[in-house]
Amino acid sequence: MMSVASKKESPRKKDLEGGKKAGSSKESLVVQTLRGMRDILPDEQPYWERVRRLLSSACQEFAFHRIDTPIAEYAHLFTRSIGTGTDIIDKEIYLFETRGGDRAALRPELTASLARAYIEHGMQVLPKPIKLFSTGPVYRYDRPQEGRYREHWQANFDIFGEEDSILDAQIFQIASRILSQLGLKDIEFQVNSIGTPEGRKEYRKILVRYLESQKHKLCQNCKDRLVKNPLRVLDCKEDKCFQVTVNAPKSAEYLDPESKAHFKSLLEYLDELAIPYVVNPRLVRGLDYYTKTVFEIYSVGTLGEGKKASLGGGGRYDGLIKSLGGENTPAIGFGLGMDRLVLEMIRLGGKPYRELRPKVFLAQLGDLAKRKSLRVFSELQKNDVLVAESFGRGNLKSQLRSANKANAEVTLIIGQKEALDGTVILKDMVTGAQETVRQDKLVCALKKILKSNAQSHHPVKS
RNA sequence: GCGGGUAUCGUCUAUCGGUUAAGACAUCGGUUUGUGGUACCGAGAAGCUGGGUUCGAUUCCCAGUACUCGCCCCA
Repeated sequence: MMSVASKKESPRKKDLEGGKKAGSSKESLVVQTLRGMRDILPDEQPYWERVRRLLSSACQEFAFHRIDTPIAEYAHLFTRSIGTGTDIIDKEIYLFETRGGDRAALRPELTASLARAYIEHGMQVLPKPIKLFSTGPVYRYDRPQEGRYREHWQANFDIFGEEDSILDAQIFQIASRILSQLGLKDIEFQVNSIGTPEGRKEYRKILVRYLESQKHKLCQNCKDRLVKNPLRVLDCKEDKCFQVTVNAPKSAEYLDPESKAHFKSLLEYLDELAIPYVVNPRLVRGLDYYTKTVFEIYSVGTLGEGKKASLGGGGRYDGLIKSLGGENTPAIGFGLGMDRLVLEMIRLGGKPYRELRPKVFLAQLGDLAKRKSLRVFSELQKNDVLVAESFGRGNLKSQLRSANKANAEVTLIIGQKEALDGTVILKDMVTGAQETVRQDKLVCALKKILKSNAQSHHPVKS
């Protein structure tokens, strides 16, 4: 008994900590994000802010209207639009049942929700084309990796009600504009046309016939795909599948005349816009609703040799609205992965968005001054002076330290004496000089100093 | 979903089959009571979780988990 106890106690500290640990380790399970999900911390926010601002200005430049839709929808919205047999639906979608028994899903992308909203709110009566911009988190139960999260942010630009290929070109233009403004120089657009569903049926038959004849050479995955979604075999990166598909009939050659003309004119528009593109006849994309134009966007050369960072993609989906019960409405759109934009931007040394930092620090000393300083603070705010403080601290020294760390140009000091006199000390943090002014003259005096600072020794700190 | 690597204070790193688990940066406090940047002193702060081997494990083994890389897929 004793020995057991002493044995347990022998690593005293450990046992104590063990106990503490048990408690805190239980907590540590709680204090952890879900797999594949993450916090976007303050340090990273300036980069996100830059991206958000660029997106929102593109939204204005191209006359898009912002729309926000819920992150959860009825599950069948996605199964019907994206299609069963796709990876997104078959293995990546977050499904759950509500307390009321509805089958719901976290959105794995934005387009389906936009189409739903378009129909639900009768947007077909609006003047065409209808341009919608949306951004928000989407969810895919995938294996996490850098630049790939189970919760990630997408930004979507979608145009409804116009089938002319010039709208396709405009979509490319938007993407290109955003990316170049972000400083991502080496962008590659891969384009393909997969035609209409009717035309594709034909092609699909021909492709399946070909693939069946080569079936023994395909990977297991592709053997399954051959039945479920044969077009995606074209996309397979397995070498042996590539050997087969390189000689496979190409979708572009089986396009109906209209799709062919549409594709041709799109490429002409892209030339006109001087947007560099690569026609990739194997490009199919993993969502069923696409028709005609499909494309993907890559940033070249920041990863190793021959590696490209995928930033987004999209395409035309002329049949989607109708298939969901709306009027026959052609549409095209694309999504950008914001997490990847940020990542790529940081990799390329892009500049973050900088918030204005306060140049004034307010320090107080003593109970009376503490109370007064609250008033001074709001007085300054009303006069558009950004001011930092650390009200929680008592002594002047540590407040001045904070002021220094905050790179303040001027520190205002209110002590017992000043609080009684109704004055404030202005201390120039560069020269160290101070002057005392009456509180009602403070704003004026302060602005004068800041102004002269800005003119003379304006590179205050590097 | 498959395969590889990694796991120590907030961060970066050290050490060790028995230790007060060390340091740097950061944080907070102090160096005579109302004055910052430098300097000095001090404080708090860690072995992912669960099993096994062992007299004893943070260290060795296994599993889980997370991160990471490659694949699948995508954004």
